Amino acid sequence: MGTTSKALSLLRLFSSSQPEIGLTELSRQSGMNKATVYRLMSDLAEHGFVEQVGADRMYRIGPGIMRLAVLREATVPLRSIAKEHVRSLAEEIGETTHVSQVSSGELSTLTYAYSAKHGTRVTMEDAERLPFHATSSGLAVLTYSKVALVDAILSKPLDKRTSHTMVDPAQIRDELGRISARGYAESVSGFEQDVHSVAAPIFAGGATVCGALAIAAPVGRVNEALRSRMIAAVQERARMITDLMAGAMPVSLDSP
Amino acid sequence: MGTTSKALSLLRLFSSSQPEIGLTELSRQSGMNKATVYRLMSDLAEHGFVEQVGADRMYRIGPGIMRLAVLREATVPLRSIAKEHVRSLAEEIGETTHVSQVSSGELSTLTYAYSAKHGTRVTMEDAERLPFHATSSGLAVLTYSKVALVDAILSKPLDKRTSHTMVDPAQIRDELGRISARGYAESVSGFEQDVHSVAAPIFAGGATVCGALAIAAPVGRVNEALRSRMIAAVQERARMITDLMAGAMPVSLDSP
DNA sequence: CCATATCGGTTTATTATATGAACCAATGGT
DNA sequence: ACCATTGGTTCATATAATAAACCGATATGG
Repeated sequence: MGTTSKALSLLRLFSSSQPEIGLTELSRQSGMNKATVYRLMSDLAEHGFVEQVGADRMYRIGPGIMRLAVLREATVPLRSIAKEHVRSLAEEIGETTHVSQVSSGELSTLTYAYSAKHGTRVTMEDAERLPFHATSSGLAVLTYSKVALVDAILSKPLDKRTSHTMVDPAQIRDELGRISARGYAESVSGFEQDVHSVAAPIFAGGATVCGALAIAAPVGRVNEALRSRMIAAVQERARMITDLMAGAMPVSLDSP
Repeated sequence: MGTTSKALSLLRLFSSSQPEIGLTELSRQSGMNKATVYRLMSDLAEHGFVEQVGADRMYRIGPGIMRLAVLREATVPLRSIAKEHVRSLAEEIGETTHVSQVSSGELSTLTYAYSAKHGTRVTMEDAERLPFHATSSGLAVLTYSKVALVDAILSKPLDKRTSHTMVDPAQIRDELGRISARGYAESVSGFEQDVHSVAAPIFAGGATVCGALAIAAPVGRVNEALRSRMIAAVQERARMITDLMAGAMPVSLDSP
């Protein structure tokens, strides 16, 4: 692996549940030599991609990222567009909503919103990585992804998160076909127990899928009435977001 | 220079005025060999830090940045805090406002807001780099920066943006002293002709300066009444943002 | 319509750079 | 007082980065 890739892969270790990591821990988790990690992190810190904080010199994502993020949003404003829709959709449906984004063969939460309607709700984390096979968002994205990505995902062993998680590649491929036919993905307790979610793909220029919009509700609350409202709303909103992203829907979805 | 630094420095070439750059152009502007740039950009693309778009294969900032940005904001929510204050402050004063952030010895715009009150206004760009010596934000930040940064900035030749731009290091150091004494920085036509701006520093944990809040108005509109309102408001708001960032103001500013 | 320039991308011998075991100094817990 | 662990450093060795030349494709222009 190239040196640059090694440096960048270190950034992947940071997550919502692990926002600050020490040198030794980075070395352990990456499998790289401590001296190597030290030098790579120093390079990243020099450019503001990470910063060291506190007396224990822990690393965390640095301010330099924000300049690039602002720049990215100025050209591809997926997050800012998503934020508005996610908020109003959560209000409209009364359940948790989120938009995730695909990048480098990974899907991660971009923004989410809660509804104040109920005391219980599905909770989310920032920048959480979503498994393709176990979430409605993942399945929605996978359905419209290049075969190379689908094959790559399905060839690796799939984590059985709950007793309901689909882990059989053939079964998942069948499901992708059904999703393609009806235009939305659905997952009941596939990722978290007692969470029922529906998702629809979001496209960017050239009909390439760039993420998904999803609504997630506690299983017990999803009766047939709510379920149809969720399905209709998630598809409508995803299409609106796609339009705003100046992307084209694949023909299969253009005529309902 | 290390390979990683070379790769990361390529990202610095992207800006609001140049959001997409081709391979040859990257090679030209960075001074690196085309083959080298190609490999580095491929590494960056593999991790979603850049992506290639269109038939001409131009590079632009990629989606992978957003995951890290969301993560950064989850721990250091400067931008989201700034956005609200920048918006309400613009409304309150009736002029353009912005918050900039310092990273790796550079200052860049993080967010800004316009006011609808007047037909003419100071306009801003996303992720624009602000020179320390020629902007009120830059001077405000420099005043509370480590001497190493001040020396580094002032030892390089300073660009004379307008006829009013201060370029004499000694004169600027004097100005920094005055800013420190009164708590805000001011620039009249130092960056853009006919722009009058005032700025106050924003601090993050440990009394380290992390950016600045500024108000910018057309020179002709800034009478003494507006000027005092701008100065009072920018200081008050900057302190509010600092408080929300859980940072401590330096003692010199704590007692008004 | 041919000649030329420029583009993104690739190859390969050469060279410079990254690597990692061992080693410090400092801190903290037992 | 001791051992374990931390962040950070050193330097001989080995590996990975580099750059010139090259390729095919796509304009550009006389």
